[in-house]
Amino acid sequence: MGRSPCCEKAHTNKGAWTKEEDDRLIAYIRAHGEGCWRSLPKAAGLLRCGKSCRLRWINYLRPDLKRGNFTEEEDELIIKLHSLLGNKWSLIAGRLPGRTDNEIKNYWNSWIKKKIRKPSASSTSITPSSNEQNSQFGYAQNQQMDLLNQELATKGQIQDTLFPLPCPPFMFDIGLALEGSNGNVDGKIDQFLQENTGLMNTETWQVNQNQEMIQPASFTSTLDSNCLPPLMENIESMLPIEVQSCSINVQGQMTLDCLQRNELNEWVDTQQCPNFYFWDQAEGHLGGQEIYPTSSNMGTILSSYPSSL
DNA sequence: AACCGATTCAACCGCGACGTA
DNA sequence: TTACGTCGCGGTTGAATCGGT
Repeated sequence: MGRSPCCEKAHTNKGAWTKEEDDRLIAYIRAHGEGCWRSLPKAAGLLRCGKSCRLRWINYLRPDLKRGNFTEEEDELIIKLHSLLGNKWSLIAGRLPGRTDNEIKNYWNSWIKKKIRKPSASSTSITPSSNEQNSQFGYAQNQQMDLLNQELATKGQIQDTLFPLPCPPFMFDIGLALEGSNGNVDGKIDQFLQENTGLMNTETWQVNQNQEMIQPASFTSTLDSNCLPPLMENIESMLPIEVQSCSINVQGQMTLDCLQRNELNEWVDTQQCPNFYFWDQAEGHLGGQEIYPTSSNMGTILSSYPSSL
Protein backbone atom coordinates (compact mmCIF):
# COMPACT_ATOMS: atom_id res chain seq x y z
CA MET A 1 0.00 0.00 0.00
CA GLY A 2 1.57 3.23 -1.06
CA ARG A 3 0.84 6.85 -0.80
CA SER A 4 -2.54 7.84 -2.07
CA PRO A 5 -2.41 9.81 -5.29
CA CYS A 6 -2.58 13.55 -4.94
CA CYS A 7 -5.42 13.69 -7.41
CA GLU A 8 -7.65 11.51 -9.52
CA LYS A 9 -5.26 10.88 -12.36
CA ALA A 10 -7.85 9.34 -14.57
CA HIS A 11 -9.71 12.60 -14.82
CA THR A 12 -6.92 15.07 -15.08
CA ASN A 13 -5.24 16.60 -18.06
CA LYS A 14 -1.51 16.46 -18.42
CA GLY A 15 0.98 18.20 -20.60
CA ALA A 16 0.98 21.71 -21.92
CA TRP A 17 -1.59 24.12 -20.60
CA THR A 18 -4.10 25.69 -22.94
CA LYS A 19 -4.95 29.36 -22.97
CA GLU A 20 -8.36 28.56 -21.59
CA GLU A 21 -6.90 26.66 -18.66
CA ASP A 22 -4.53 29.51 -17.96
CA ASP A 23 -7.38 31.99 -18.00
CA ARG A 24 -9.43 29.89 -15.64
CA LEU A 25 -6.57 29.52 -13.22
CA ILE A 26 -5.72 33.21 -13.30
CA ALA A 27 -9.33 34.20 -12.83
CA TYR A 28 -9.77 31.85 -9.92
CA ILE A 29 -6.63 32.96 -8.12
CA ARG A 30 -7.47 36.60 -8.69
CA ALA A 31 -10.82 36.01 -7.11
CA HIS A 32 -9.85 33.69 -4.28
CA GLY A 33 -6.13 34.01 -3.84
CA GLU A 34 -3.54 31.29 -3.70
CA GLY A 35 -3.74 28.33 -1.43
CA CYS A 36 -5.51 25.04 -1.02
CA TRP A 37 -4.14 23.74 -4.26
CA ARG A 38 -5.74 20.38 -3.84
CA SER A 39 -9.23 21.71 -4.00
CA LEU A 40 -8.46 24.48 -6.44
CA PRO A 41 -8.80 22.54 -9.69
CA LYS A 42 -12.32 21.45 -8.92
CA ALA A 43 -13.31 24.85 -7.65
CA ALA A 44 -11.82 26.53 -10.69
CA GLY A 45 -13.33 24.05 -13.10
CA LEU A 46 -9.99 22.70 -14.19
CA LEU A 47 -9.22 19.10 -15.04
CA ARG A 48 -5.79 19.39 -13.57
CA CYS A 49 -3.92 18.11 -10.58
CA GLY A 50 -3.52 20.64 -7.79
CA LYS A 51 0.21 20.36 -8.01
CA SER A 52 0.07 21.09 -11.68
CA CYS A 53 -1.99 24.22 -11.00
CA ARG A 54 0.43 25.39 -8.38
CA LEU A 55 3.37 24.86 -10.68
CA ARG A 56 1.71 26.61 -13.56
CA TRP A 57 0.87 29.58 -11.42
CA ILE A 58 4.20 29.86 -9.68
CA ASN A 59 6.39 29.24 -12.68
CA TYR A 60 4.46 30.89 -15.43
CA LEU A 61 1.31 32.81 -14.63
CA ARG A 62 2.23 34.83 -11.57
CA PRO A 63 2.00 38.49 -12.48
CA ASP A 64 5.24 39.44 -10.78
CA LEU A 65 7.37 37.16 -12.89
CA LYS A 66 10.25 38.69 -14.74
CA ARG A 67 10.65 37.12 -18.15
CA GLY A 68 13.63 37.21 -20.41
CA ASN A 69 17.33 36.70 -20.13
CA PHE A 70 19.20 36.79 -16.89
CA THR A 71 21.21 39.94 -16.38
CA GLU A 72 24.87 39.88 -15.47
CA GLU A 73 23.96 40.94 -11.98
CA GLU A 74 21.57 38.05 -11.70
CA ASP A 75 24.21 35.73 -13.08
CA GLU A 76 26.65 36.79 -10.46
CA LEU A 77 24.13 36.54 -7.71
CA ILE A 78 23.10 33.08 -8.77
CA ILE A 79 26.68 31.89 -8.81
CA LYS A 80 27.36 33.44 -5.47
CA LEU A 81 24.23 32.03 -3.94
CA HIS A 82 24.78 28.63 -5.43
CA SER A 83 28.27 28.49 -4.02
CA LEU A 84 26.76 29.08 -0.64
CA LEU A 85 23.48 27.29 -0.82
CA GLY A 86 24.06 24.52 -3.29
CA ASN A 87 20.99 23.30 -5.13
CA LYS A 88 18.58 25.15 -2.90
CA TRP A 89 16.81 26.62 -5.87
CA SER A 90 13.90 27.97 -3.95
CA LEU A 91 16.17 29.82 -1.57
CA ILE A 92 18.17 31.17 -4.47
CA ALA A 93 14.99 32.19 -6.24
CA GLY A 94 13.93 33.96 -3.11
CA ARG A 95 16.85 36.31 -3.55
CA LEU A 96 16.01 37.04 -7.17
CA PRO A 97 12.74 38.90 -7.46
CA GLY A 98 10.64 37.76 -10.36
CA ARG A 99 12.60 34.59 -10.93
CA THR A 100 11.39 31.12 -10.12
CA ASP A 101 13.28 28.21 -8.71
CA ASN A 102 12.51 26.21 -11.83
CA GLU A 103 13.82 28.95 -14.08
CA ILE A 104 17.02 29.30 -12.11
CA LYS A 105 17.50 25.57 -11.97
CA ASN A 106 17.07 25.28 -15.72
CA TYR A 107 19.34 28.21 -16.28
CA TRP A 108 22.00 26.78 -14.05
CA ASN A 109 21.84 23.37 -15.63
CA SER A 110 22.10 24.70 -19.15
CA TRP A 111 24.84 27.09 -18.12
CA ILE A 112 26.89 24.39 -16.52
CA LYS A 113 26.41 22.08 -19.47
CA LYS A 114 27.54 24.81 -21.79
CA LYS A 115 30.63 25.32 -19.68
CA ILE A 116 31.42 21.66 -19.55
CA ARG A 117 31.03 21.09 -23.22
CA LYS A 118 33.02 24.07 -24.36
CA PRO A 119 36.07 22.78 -26.22
CA SER A 120 39.56 23.73 -25.21
CA ALA A 121 43.00 22.99 -26.61
CA SER A 122 44.76 22.00 -23.46
CA SER A 123 43.99 19.46 -20.89
CA THR A 124 46.17 18.97 -17.89
CA SER A 125 46.17 15.78 -15.98
CA ILE A 126 43.83 15.21 -13.16
CA THR A 127 44.08 12.38 -10.79
CA PRO A 128 41.20 10.12 -11.57
CA SER A 129 38.92 9.82 -8.66
CA SER A 130 37.73 6.52 -7.51
CA ASN A 131 34.35 7.91 -6.81
CA GLU A 132 31.93 6.14 -8.95
CA GLN A 133 29.79 9.17 -9.46
CA ASN A 134 32.48 10.46 -11.75
CA SER A 135 31.16 8.13 -14.31
CA GLN A 136 27.71 9.56 -14.24
CA PHE A 137 28.57 11.78 -17.17
CA GLY A 138 28.83 9.94 -20.38
CA TYR A 139 32.10 11.54 -21.29
CA ALA A 140 35.57 12.19 -20.04
CA GLN A 141 34.75 13.61 -16.71
CA ASN A 142 38.20 14.66 -15.66
CA GLN A 143 38.96 16.43 -18.83
CA GLN A 144 35.71 18.27 -18.73
CA MET A 145 36.32 19.16 -15.14
CA ASP A 146 39.59 20.63 -16.10
CA LEU A 147 38.08 22.63 -18.88
CA LEU A 148 35.52 23.97 -16.55
CA ASN A 149 38.08 24.85 -13.98
CA GLN A 150 40.22 26.60 -16.52
CA GLU A 151 37.32 28.61 -17.66
CA LEU A 152 36.40 29.56 -14.19
CA ALA A 153 39.94 30.49 -13.42
CA THR A 154 40.22 32.75 -16.40
CA LYS A 155 36.85 34.36 -16.28
CA GLY A 156 37.69 37.24 -14.06
CA GLN A 157 34.30 38.34 -12.99
CA ILE A 158 33.01 34.94 -12.18
CA GLN A 159 36.15 33.94 -10.52
CA ASP A 160 36.02 36.97 -8.32
CA THR A 161 32.57 36.00 -7.44
CA LEU A 162 33.37 32.43 -6.78
CA PHE A 163 36.65 32.91 -5.09
CA PRO A 164 36.59 36.26 -3.44
CA LEU A 165 38.17 34.95 -0.35
CA PRO A 166 41.73 34.89 0.74
CA CYS A 167 40.86 31.64 2.35
CA PRO A 168 39.80 28.45 0.67
CA PRO A 169 36.24 28.56 -0.47
CA PHE A 170 33.87 26.14 1.08
CA MET A 171 30.26 25.50 1.35
CA PHE A 172 28.04 25.70 4.33
CA ASP A 173 24.97 23.82 4.97
CA ILE A 174 22.55 26.63 4.91
CA GLY A 175 19.98 24.29 6.30
CA LEU A 176 21.96 24.05 9.46
CA ALA A 177 22.62 27.70 9.43
CA LEU A 178 18.95 28.32 9.31
CA GLU A 179 18.07 25.85 11.95
CA GLY A 180 15.90 27.40 14.55
CA SER A 181 15.57 30.60 12.65
CA ASN A 182 11.89 30.68 13.42
CA GLY A 183 10.91 31.56 9.94
CA ASN A 184 13.21 34.50 9.60
CA VAL A 185 14.93 32.77 6.76
CA ASP A 186 15.48 35.91 4.76
CA GLY A 187 17.25 37.63 7.55
CA LYS A 188 19.45 34.68 8.17
CA ILE A 189 20.39 34.38 4.53
CA ASP A 190 21.18 38.06 4.38
CA GLN A 191 23.37 37.70 7.38
CA PHE A 192 24.87 34.56 6.01
CA LEU A 193 25.66 36.10 2.67
CA GLN A 194 27.19 39.11 4.28
CA GLU A 195 29.36 36.99 6.41
CA ASN A 196 30.38 34.58 3.72
CA THR A 197 30.57 36.28 0.39
CA GLY A 198 31.79 39.83 0.16
CA LEU A 199 32.16 39.20 2.98
CA MET A 200 34.84 37.31 4.65
CA ASN A 201 37.55 39.88 4.40
CA THR A 202 41.23 39.38 4.62
CA GLU A 203 41.39 40.03 8.29
CA THR A 204 38.90 37.40 9.14
CA TRP A 205 40.82 34.54 7.70
CA GLN A 206 44.31 33.55 8.45
CA VAL A 207 45.36 30.48 6.67
CA ASN A 208 48.35 28.71 8.00
CA GLN A 209 51.33 29.53 5.90
CA ASN A 210 52.06 25.91 5.41
CA GLN A 211 48.68 25.47 3.96
CA GLU A 212 48.88 25.66 0.24
CA MET A 213 46.35 28.06 -1.05
CA ILE A 214 43.88 26.37 -3.20
CA GLN A 215 43.66 27.73 -6.69
CA PRO A 216 40.47 27.34 -8.58
CA ALA A 217 42.20 25.73 -11.51
CA SER A 218 43.61 23.07 -9.30
CA PHE A 219 40.33 21.63 -8.32
CA THR A 220 40.30 17.94 -8.57
CA SER A 221 37.76 15.45 -7.61
CA THR A 222 34.15 15.29 -8.40
CA LEU A 223 31.63 17.54 -9.93
CA ASP A 224 28.06 16.86 -10.59
CA SER A 225 26.17 18.79 -13.13
CA ASN A 226 24.48 20.89 -10.54
CA CYS A 227 27.27 21.91 -8.33
CA LEU A 228 29.97 24.38 -8.92
CA PRO A 229 32.73 24.48 -7.95
CA PRO A 230 33.82 21.06 -6.87
CA LEU A 231 34.71 21.50 -3.29
CA MET A 232 36.38 18.36 -2.22
CA GLU A 233 40.08 18.68 -2.31
CA ASN A 234 42.03 15.46 -2.57
CA ILE A 235 40.36 13.63 0.19
CA GLU A 236 42.80 10.79 -0.08
CA SER A 237 45.67 13.07 0.81
CA MET A 238 44.00 14.57 3.79
CA LEU A 239 45.91 14.35 7.00
CA PRO A 240 43.24 13.44 9.18
CA ILE A 241 42.44 11.37 12.08
CA GLU A 242 39.68 13.52 13.18
CA VAL A 243 37.43 15.80 11.34
CA GLN A 244 34.59 17.92 12.38
CA SER A 245 31.30 18.79 10.98
CA CYS A 246 30.39 22.35 11.32
CA SER A 247 27.10 23.97 11.64
CA ILE A 248 26.00 27.39 12.62
CA ASN A 249 23.06 27.90 14.84
CA VAL A 250 20.77 30.85 14.83
CA GLN A 251 23.04 32.90 17.01
CA GLY A 252 25.83 32.30 14.56
CA GLN A 253 27.56 29.97 16.91
CA MET A 254 29.53 27.11 15.58
CA THR A 255 28.64 23.63 16.56
CA LEU A 256 31.40 21.17 15.97
CA ASP A 257 30.71 17.51 16.03
CA CYS A 258 33.71 15.36 15.76
CA LEU A 259 33.70 12.51 13.36
CA GLN A 260 36.24 9.89 12.88
CA ARG A 261 37.86 10.01 9.49
CA ASN A 262 36.81 6.50 8.65
CA GLU A 263 33.29 7.41 9.32
CA LEU A 264 33.60 10.45 7.17
CA ASN A 265 35.19 8.62 4.31
CA GLU A 266 32.54 6.01 4.42
CA TRP A 267 29.93 8.63 4.29
CA VAL A 268 31.63 10.54 1.51
CA ASP A 269 31.88 7.37 -0.48
CA THR A 270 28.21 6.84 -0.22
CA GLN A 271 27.36 10.35 -1.24
CA GLN A 272 27.37 11.92 -4.61
CA CYS A 273 28.33 14.99 -2.82
CA PRO A 274 31.01 17.29 -4.08
CA ASN A 275 29.94 19.92 -1.65
CA PHE A 276 32.83 19.44 0.67
CA TYR A 277 35.77 21.42 1.29
CA PHE A 278 38.57 20.36 3.54
CA TRP A 279 41.42 22.31 4.79
CA ASP A 280 44.09 21.99 7.36
CA GLN A 281 44.73 24.30 10.14
CA ALA A 282 42.47 27.02 9.08
CA GLU A 283 41.49 29.48 11.64
CA GLY A 284 39.50 32.62 11.60
CA HIS A 285 36.07 33.98 12.30
CA LEU A 286 32.70 32.92 11.24
CA GLY A 287 29.45 34.34 12.31
CA GLY A 288 31.24 36.56 14.75
CA GLN A 289 32.77 33.55 16.36
CA GLU A 290 36.38 32.58 16.23
CA ILE A 291 37.23 29.25 14.70
CA TYR A 292 40.28 27.26 15.56
CA PRO A 293 41.23 23.85 14.54
CA THR A 294 40.71 21.80 17.59
CA SER A 295 42.70 18.92 18.96
CA SER A 296 43.83 17.67 15.62
CA ASN A 297 45.83 19.61 13.12
CA MET A 298 42.98 19.66 10.78
CA GLY A 299 40.17 22.04 10.98
CA THR A 300 37.57 20.84 8.64
CA ILE A 301 34.25 22.08 7.78
CA LEU A 302 31.88 19.76 6.16
CA SER A 303 29.01 21.03 4.30
CA SER A 304 25.80 19.16 4.18
CA TYR A 305 26.76 16.59 6.71
CA PRO A 306 24.66 14.96 7.78
CA SER A 307 21.59 17.09 7.83
CA SER A 308 20.94 16.72 4.14
CA LEU A 309 20.66 13.02 4.43
C1' DA B 1 14.04 23.25 -47.86
C1' DA B 2 14.99 19.34 -45.18
C1' DC B 3 17.28 17.00 -41.85
C1' DC B 4 19.34 16.33 -37.43
C1' DG B 5 21.71 17.14 -33.18
C1' DA B 6 21.82 20.50 -29.44
C1' DT B 7 19.54 23.36 -26.33
C1' DT B 8 15.78 25.29 -23.74
C1' DC B 9 12.18 25.22 -20.62
C1' DA B 10 7.48 23.85 -19.10
C1' DA B 11 5.75 20.19 -16.79
C1' DC B 12 5.81 15.87 -14.25
C1' DC B 13 7.20 12.80 -10.52
C1' DG B 14 8.61 11.24 -6.12
C1' DC B 15 9.84 12.35 -1.74
C1' DG B 16 10.45 14.85 2.57
C1' DA B 17 8.66 18.31 5.73
C1' DC B 18 5.09 19.87 8.24
C1' DG B 19 0.56 20.35 10.35
C1' DT B 20 -3.27 18.14 12.36
C1' DA B 21 -6.42 14.77 14.15
C1' DT C 1 3.00 8.50 18.97
C1' DT C 2 1.15 7.52 14.69
C1' DA C 3 -1.28 8.05 10.50
C1' DC C 4 -2.77 10.89 7.11
C1' DG C 5 -3.26 14.95 4.06
C1' DT C 6 -1.14 18.75 1.91
C1' DC C 7 2.47 21.54 0.28
C1' DG C 8 6.82 22.57 -1.61
C1' DC C 9 11.23 21.19 -3.35
C1' DG C 10 14.63 19.17 -6.39
C1' DG C 11 15.55 15.90 -10.05
C1' DT C 12 14.16 14.48 -14.41
C1' DT C 13 11.71 14.21 -18.79
C1' DG C 14 10.31 15.30 -23.26
C1' DA C 15 8.24 18.48 -26.59
C1' DA C 16 9.38 22.64 -28.84
C1' DT C 17 12.71 25.43 -30.74
C1' DC C 18 17.16 26.69 -32.51
C1' DG C 19 21.13 26.43 -35.33
C1' DG C 20 24.28 24.22 -38.35
C1' DT C 21 24.91 21.64 -42.55
